[in-house]
Amino acid sequence: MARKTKAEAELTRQRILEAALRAFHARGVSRTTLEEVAKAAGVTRGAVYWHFANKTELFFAMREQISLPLLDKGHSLILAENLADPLDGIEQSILALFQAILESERVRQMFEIIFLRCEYVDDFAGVLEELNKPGLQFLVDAELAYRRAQAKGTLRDGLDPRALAMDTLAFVRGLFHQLLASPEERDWARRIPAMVRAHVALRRAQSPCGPAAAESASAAMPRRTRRQ
Amino acid sequence: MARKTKAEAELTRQRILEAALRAFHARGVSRTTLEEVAKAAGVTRGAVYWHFANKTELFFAMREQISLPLLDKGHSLILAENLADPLDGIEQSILALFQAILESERVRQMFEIIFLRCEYVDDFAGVLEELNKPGLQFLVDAELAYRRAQAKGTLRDGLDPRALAMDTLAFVRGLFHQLLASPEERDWARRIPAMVRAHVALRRAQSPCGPAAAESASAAMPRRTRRQ
DNA sequence: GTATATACAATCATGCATGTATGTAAAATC
DNA sequence: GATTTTACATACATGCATGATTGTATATAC
Repeated sequence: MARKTKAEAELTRQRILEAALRAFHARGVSRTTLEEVAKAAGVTRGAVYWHFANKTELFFAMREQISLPLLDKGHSLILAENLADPLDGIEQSILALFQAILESERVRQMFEIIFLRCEYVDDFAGVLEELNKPGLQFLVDAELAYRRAQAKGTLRDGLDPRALAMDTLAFVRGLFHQLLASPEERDWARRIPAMVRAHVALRRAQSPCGPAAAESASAAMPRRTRRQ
Repeated sequence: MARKTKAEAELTRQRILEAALRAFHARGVSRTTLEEVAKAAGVTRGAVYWHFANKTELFFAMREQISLPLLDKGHSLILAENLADPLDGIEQSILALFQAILESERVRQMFEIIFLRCEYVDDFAGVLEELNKPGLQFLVDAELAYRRAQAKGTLRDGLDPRALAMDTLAFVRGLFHQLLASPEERDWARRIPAMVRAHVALRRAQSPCGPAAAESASAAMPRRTRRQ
């Protein structure tokens, strides 16, 4: 067969990555054979082995390509400098993450593979640490954001920023898994923003005892009037 | 080989289940071969195929044996009738779940298999629904508990019981995954109870404006003095 | 324009996991 | 105590996934 030009070769590489995403999602990582990936990409196993040493490297390449841009975005949002209320940064970064999943089929399938269709042993054990890293980063960022909110007085009294950060991380992680584990629920697009806002609202300062307190606290309820 | 008595047969069945737990945990479900399980149990594949039709049935049997008792316990705790504050039922059921994981190596390994070492496709896709069922049950129970707390006045004003239940479920799920994904952290035994109590404390009613408010809110901080 | 490296396809060798079928000795059943 | 069933061990047949090897036509480097 004829040798391809460099641009063409890169294109088949991309097609292999795309085919791997679909195949891993459909059949799980360990059950998909490189033959299946190759066929779906319109090439033979020879091409796959040319671009990637084995299934593990193919998996890592696929994951990296999709997840790296996401992490950058989330990190930049949470600690935006010119916010009236640092709590908005937390809210926005979480919302952005979930929007990325809800909007992009590719992103969603990638996360489903990572959380539901991959066994973390041997070669893949290292992925777990990779998955923890964004979590730890979020922990640091969120704690700082909560601390800034505390300084600005927008945080409810008597709360510990570090504990709040861990709590919020657990919340995000859990919501993440619920979303991925039950995709048939189609109401997520409206529910999730409401839940995220309610989560943050629960931590916002209330006006001490005035009538405004009731209105502020009601933010913990799902709201429909406010545009996103 | 000599035929075993009924009691002996049941014992080898248990040994196979136990060996399967270890093997699945060590190598992931799809990578473990029934030969490995058999060898670890001190029998041959013939014995495994005698007791279980195939790997899938072995997996389901193992999971069922360990998880069923846990679910019953959690369900009975959350809606205990004679509670001064229904929020305590939520707190206790969550604490009991995590204690079960922290105390029992078997339970912990089983959950690690389910969440980190199993690919949910084909035969195993059904497990996902099984995993969602306890979640949905918790959702219903927690909402009722929150509603009871609301009626009793122990719930903070302006909160929506249904939204709170979903939020708490997400929190539990997330904490669950954090615990399973980073077992090297050995401080979980102290951190988790604090986080669970802080989570519930954030939703407890405060005395409106008196000095007691500060003390109540401080429950959101990790506490060390109170015995569990 | 020649030489070389590239981008695959095609073939081969190997091993391993599964499922099934058969053998068997002792326990249950009567 | 004879028969049947049980609880496995052993052996067999099959298929499939992997990785390595080889072949080859063409870009690309010089």
